[in-house]
Amino acid sequence: MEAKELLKQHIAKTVSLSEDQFDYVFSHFTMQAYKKGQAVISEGEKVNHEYFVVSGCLKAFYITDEIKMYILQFAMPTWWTSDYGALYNQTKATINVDCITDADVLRISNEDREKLCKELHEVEHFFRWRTNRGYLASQKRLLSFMNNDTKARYEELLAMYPQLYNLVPKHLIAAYLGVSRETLSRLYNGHR
Amino acid sequence: MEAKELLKQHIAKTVSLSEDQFDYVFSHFTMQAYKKGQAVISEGEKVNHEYFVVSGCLKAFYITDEIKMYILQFAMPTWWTSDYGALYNQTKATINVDCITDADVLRISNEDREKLCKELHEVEHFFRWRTNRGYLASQKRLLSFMNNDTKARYEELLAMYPQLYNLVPKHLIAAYLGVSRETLSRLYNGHR
DNA sequence: GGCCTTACGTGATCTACATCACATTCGTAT
DNA sequence: ATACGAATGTGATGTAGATCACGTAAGGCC
Repeated sequence: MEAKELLKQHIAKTVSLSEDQFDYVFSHFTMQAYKKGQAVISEGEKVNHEYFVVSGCLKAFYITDEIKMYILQFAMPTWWTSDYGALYNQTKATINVDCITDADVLRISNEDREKLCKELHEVEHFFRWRTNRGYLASQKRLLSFMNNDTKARYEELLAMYPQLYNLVPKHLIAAYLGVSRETLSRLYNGHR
Repeated sequence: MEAKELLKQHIAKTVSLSEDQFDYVFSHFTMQAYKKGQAVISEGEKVNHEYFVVSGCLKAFYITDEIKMYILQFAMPTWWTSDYGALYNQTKATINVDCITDADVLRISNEDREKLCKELHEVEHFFRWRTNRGYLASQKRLLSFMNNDTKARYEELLAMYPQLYNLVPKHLIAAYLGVSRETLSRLYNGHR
């Protein structure tokens, strides 16, 4: 499916826009193609856009002490990603985003999103609900973190996104779960 | 400060409403007084409202196996709370909310919120930003969970909300941090 | 092809925290 | 004031997972 149609159907799940309205909205997006490994947002940079994933897989992650990496989000097609803290507060990025595979994304600037939200009530509604769902997912993950041990979280993740098992290297899954790659390795190889 | 004024100023931080508009919005809220220990939302119940805290302190928490409690949020004045998963998806509550101290809250029904969001673009804008901030806070807490050890999270929490130290029993702070009360006790008594 | 970086497996050891057990202190109701 | 449940302190012990150390396998790239 082409990018425009994908975004259209994605938005249509939450709000109804006329053909003209959607075309107008879409005119504020820019298509970008990235290569595997390429950075989308790097720590310390200014963040001006958020990204709608059309194809491929991205990761949003945080680096501590130049050593440990924690993955906040794997972004798959129809997911949105950015460093939202930096984007909304107009501060430098503290989160990195890069591409696990080659990827096509549609990007929109912060100003354009806010402009569209102001101009079209439906667009503001759409973004409210999108954030809602993100908030709920984040809260659910937080609970899972407190509640479950690593094995349970690992199985939960794979049950939710089976594609990940073949798509992303295991050490990235470990970084998402918040455990060392060694622990994850032992886990699904049945040791201990 | 009276409840109406508190809500007014809270909303005014994000959007400008005329006097009449705010009065109209406010007419959809109902004042509720709760006693210390009283339940606001109980697991398994239908959830119809969200709550704006005027005074006192509430907690939103999750119970596992009838044994372990994890606190998702302490809700202080000008904070909003509910079981948002149940509220938005119209399912039974999985989260409990109750009062740590006597508390006054303003509640609004899910339907009224959605109605106001539809009628007044500014109100939708307000709720989008409120959720935004909640999402960012949740993400930050998630990172802190993966990143920091218990001691660092404890100090982070107290730095952010010093009132909690005297207001809330320690075992609830432990339940927020996701550690046992024993570990927390040893922590700030300098053992180990 | 061969090279070299990245991914992955697995043992040994160490550590933060959970859990159990019990003592003590505090709050609140009668 | 007394009493009883809730909150807290603290020891002993067990365990999940981190860390270090090393080896093997698998992709990119010249």
